[in-house]
Amino acid sequence: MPRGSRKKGPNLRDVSRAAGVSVATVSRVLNSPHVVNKDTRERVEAVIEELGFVRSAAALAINSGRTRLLGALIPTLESDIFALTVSSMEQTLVQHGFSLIVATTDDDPETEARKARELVDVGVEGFFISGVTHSDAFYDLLRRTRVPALAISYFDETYHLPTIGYDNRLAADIACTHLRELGHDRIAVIHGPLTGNDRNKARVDATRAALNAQSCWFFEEPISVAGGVAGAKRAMDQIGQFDAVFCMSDVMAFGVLHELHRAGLSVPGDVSVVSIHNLPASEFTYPPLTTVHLPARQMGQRAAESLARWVEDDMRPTSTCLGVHLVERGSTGPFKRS
Amino acid sequence: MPRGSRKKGPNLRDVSRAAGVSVATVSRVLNSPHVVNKDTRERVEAVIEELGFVRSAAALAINSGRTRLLGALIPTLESDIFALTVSSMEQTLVQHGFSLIVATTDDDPETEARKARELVDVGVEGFFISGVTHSDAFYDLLRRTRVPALAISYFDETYHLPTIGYDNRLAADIACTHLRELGHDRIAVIHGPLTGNDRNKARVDATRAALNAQSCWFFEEPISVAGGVAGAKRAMDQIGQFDAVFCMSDVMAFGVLHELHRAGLSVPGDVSVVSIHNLPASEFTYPPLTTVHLPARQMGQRAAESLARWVEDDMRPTSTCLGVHLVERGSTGPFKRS
DNA sequence: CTTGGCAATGTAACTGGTTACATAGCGCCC
DNA sequence: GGGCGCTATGTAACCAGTTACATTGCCAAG
Repeated sequence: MPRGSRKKGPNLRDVSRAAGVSVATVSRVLNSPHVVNKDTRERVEAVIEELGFVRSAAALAINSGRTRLLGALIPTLESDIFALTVSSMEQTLVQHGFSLIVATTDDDPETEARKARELVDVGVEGFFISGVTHSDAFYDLLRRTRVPALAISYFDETYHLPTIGYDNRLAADIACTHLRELGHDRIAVIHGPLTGNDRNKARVDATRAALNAQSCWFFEEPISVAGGVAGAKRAMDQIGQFDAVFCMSDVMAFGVLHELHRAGLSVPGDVSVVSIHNLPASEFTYPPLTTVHLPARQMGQRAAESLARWVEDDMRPTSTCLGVHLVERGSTGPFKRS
Repeated sequence: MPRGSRKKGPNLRDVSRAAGVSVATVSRVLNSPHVVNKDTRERVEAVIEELGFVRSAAALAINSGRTRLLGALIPTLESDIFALTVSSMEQTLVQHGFSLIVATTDDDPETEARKARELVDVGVEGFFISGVTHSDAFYDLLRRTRVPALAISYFDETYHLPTIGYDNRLAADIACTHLRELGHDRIAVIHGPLTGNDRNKARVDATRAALNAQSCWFFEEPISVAGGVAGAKRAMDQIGQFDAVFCMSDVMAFGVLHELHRAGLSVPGDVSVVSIHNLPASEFTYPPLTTVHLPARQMGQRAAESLARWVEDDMRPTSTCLGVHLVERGSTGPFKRS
């Protein structure tokens, strides 16, 4: 039934008929104009223009076996972290002639598998995925379809897929060391959900290892400004006094700063705040946020280049670990409770 | 030459051969399993599983004339405003069986036209575009290809494409009225680039109309926290004293708040700050930001539904104007300079 | 015993391009 | 004047599916 029902434009044969040439000639005008006689070419071009002919993407794809489509399976776009990464991916990919389909998974492996399937169905030639924790259904899909997949935000050279990311444990460790060096001991740790999010889990694990278990408290909240507010509230309620707050994400730190101010605590006078990410906005909080810089843009760019080369030249990338480093600003200071 | 060079999986004929049936039967197993005999069906399904057969998206598309792909041409993803909109678009579109390709234009009409062309080449069935200012090349593309395009972030029922957005002039007017009602007169207006961005232009025009020209000053800066900082610096340098700052975007307001604090000015004691957008983070600035709420999520959802229906059932949507309203928080207060 | 209906399957023509190969026409040289 | 090479173009097979139509076999009704 769908046959013919859809309004469709002119096709190659229509053009060839109208121009009085064969389909091959029209095709040549489109693909290698120099081999066709100038007069013929101009006539064909005129007909193309007149009829408003546009090549069918599907027909192109069926012949070349290429769609030039890549898919990004990311937890969310509503967090600057991923928006930044996706943005630089997209900008890098255009340069390689690829387009990017974004699909959000909400950190749910089932949703990821389902959307991955849909992306395969529309013809993506490769995936970006977040982290190294995925469902069997998803791995199964990769195995069957042999579509390349590149994991980002996490570095693990033992993983069976290439990873391009940073050492999340190290990032957390740097923050903890910074707090310890300043003399802080009683520390509230505010982190995002651990289920399905291996980045958070790695950070929390490293934090547990780095800090004195007797004097640190963990609070799980959504990764959002509101989550940071809630975490800070709970910390103030449940711990008596604390020297510092360690947030697993700048976004949460924004909320923490807000809530500490609201409670009349000064930062870093009463409480130091350290975080992970170094978002563009973190330079301009009040006070400016001390945070461990994760190179989100650089990661997006590297990942894009690697995946582009992988699907293009069949060159499987090797895992890369990008550097992270502490950016000291105004939100942390030496311990000074009398 | 590309012929055969690309590693490709088994196709329909391979499956039919291995299962000892015709291609039609295999196709039926995939599309209308109930019409094929149970034994045959199970045998074919087993072969499909064993060979790891996956339907070619391109072949599917060439037959149906559908790709189920839509494209979003947005200025940037690095701003929460668009990240929020795109996010809700994507989530709504999955429900309608569409995938979303994002392409950033950096508010440059040439880039937009170029990327639009690329999107057509990969086969999108419809576009989301931002605002109503676009290049001739882009309009030409729409005319030739007859691909539906829906403009967002801007409402204008006289525009030749359907628009789903809000009244940007009204939003600015609401903010100005609020400041005037509080008794503020000397006002610094900090806005984003006007070239190629009709949303900003509409807001600035409305502001010029609403405020006393003798006592308001306009500063153009990039739409970013850093842009807000720079704008506030220039305002303090160039105007002597001012009662209030009106930012065209919450993102810039974040920077303004930061810079005012740094300069030792209290908000709203010395200066009131009002803005447009109402981002999730704006509830938790210090002080919480008074801002005109723009329904970004709702817009993304409505736009997605409208465009989906348009390409699906050929029902061209009518333009919709979504409501905006002032959210009064702590960053504005009555004029009280002695 | 024939005809009709139905279920299950096959054949081949389509979708809209690309391209290997064939062909035609022309000029040049021996 | 026949053979060669060149350019310009056409013919038809191909990509990987879908599907209209044809075919087959079986059972039941007339």
